[in-house]
Amino acid sequence: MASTSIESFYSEDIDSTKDLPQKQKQVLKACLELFASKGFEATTTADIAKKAGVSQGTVYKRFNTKEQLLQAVVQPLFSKTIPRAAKEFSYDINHFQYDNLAEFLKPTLRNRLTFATENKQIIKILFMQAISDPQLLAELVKSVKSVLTNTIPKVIDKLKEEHLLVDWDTARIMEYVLSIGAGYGAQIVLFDRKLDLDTVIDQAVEFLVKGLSPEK
Amino acid sequence: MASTSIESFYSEDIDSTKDLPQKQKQVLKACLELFASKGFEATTTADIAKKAGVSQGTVYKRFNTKEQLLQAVVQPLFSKTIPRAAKEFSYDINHFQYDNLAEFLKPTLRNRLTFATENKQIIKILFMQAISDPQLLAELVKSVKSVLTNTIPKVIDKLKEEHLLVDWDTARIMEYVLSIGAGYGAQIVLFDRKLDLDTVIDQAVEFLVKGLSPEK
DNA sequence: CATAAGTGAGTTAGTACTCACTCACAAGGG
DNA sequence: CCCTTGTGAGTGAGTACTAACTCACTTATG
Repeated sequence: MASTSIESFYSEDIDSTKDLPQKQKQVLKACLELFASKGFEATTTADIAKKAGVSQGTVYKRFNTKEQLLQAVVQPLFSKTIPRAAKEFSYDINHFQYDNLAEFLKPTLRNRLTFATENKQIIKILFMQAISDPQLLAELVKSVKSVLTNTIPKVIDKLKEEHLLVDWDTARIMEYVLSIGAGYGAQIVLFDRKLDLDTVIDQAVEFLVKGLSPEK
Repeated sequence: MASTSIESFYSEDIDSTKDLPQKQKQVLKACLELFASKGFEATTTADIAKKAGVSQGTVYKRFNTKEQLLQAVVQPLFSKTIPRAAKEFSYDINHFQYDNLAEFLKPTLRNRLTFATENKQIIKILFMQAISDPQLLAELVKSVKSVLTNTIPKVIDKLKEEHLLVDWDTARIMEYVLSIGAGYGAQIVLFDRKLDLDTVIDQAVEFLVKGLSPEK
């Protein structure tokens, strides 16, 4: 449950790639920061060159179009950074101790909403970009797929077996929990609302437990 | 529960405004269509002129910048069209017959998800524009405020009085129902998913009723 | 010294915006 | 009933600017 800054993870991932000159790495990092704060369209190649401390020609040395540059920025993000964050989340989940639904949901929700708060900008821009670019969306989904198809379902199935959870489709249960979580996530990320996480989570979990407990 | 196309409502609203020459009206209508299909930034003034069947000069005769043009397009949308759609929704809600929570939620959810399906594009563009433009967001909220502060709370309070609904804060209950609804709305509007509304609504209502029924 | 990395002053394309002009029509004076 | 004048709508070629992209050249490096 350590705090996870996508940006610094990304920086590490870029630094660890071989076959890329220092200045090109600076370009990629500058892009991530600029895209996150201003969005892709609103960022000019001149902005990028300035922020990276290189000339415009350098920006175009490796990456021939702005579009290719976006691909180059996003590729390690999806292939390394996000999977790493997802893995960390999976690890956290697998190490929570819980004997009932509430004890599982509370730290999980807190974990994700904290993550959302700490990475607002990047999540927002990634989300908006993905909405208008189906290919990007597909890659984004792919990069968190394992969490959605393994980690979470495993917990749900376990809770179902122990009769701590209603016996509905796993996907269906996940949908409801995700909707409630995404509702708060959207308030934080998209609308910049400051939430009192403690209250909000306690109440949301109370509702979810009520709605998802098996009939006695 | 009649189908409500924002675009045709808007067209009527524009036609009924005085003090605006025919060609200027065409410009506004063309803008709504183009903004909805391509987005604001991606739409050029040349596109607008062509679609409206006027010259570029005409586009700028009344509206001095593209930004002002957006304002001019959006203003009647917020002051007339959306309030009209909201009123129709309020009317529908007040005329549903229901003796329990499920009977209220089902037609309401169906009504909104149908509306979302029929107005995908406009909702998507309005949503994305509102996310990156706080002033627009404020106006959007204002235009549906009455529904959020009167129509829905009235129903919730009534259900609470009749002990058909758990005795939580009205705002809190609304949040959960909206989250679940918005979850499906997002799938339809943002990710173009085709949902089997019947199944999805029946199941969601089953969950909501379970989670929101008062303790016996 | 050959190859890769880097430079920055261009070029080019596209887009928001302007302006000198035409046209249709209405009001008013002879 | 014409003619003049005024006005607001409309035009489209043109301008100013911006932003992506190029290239002849310089500098560093194995």
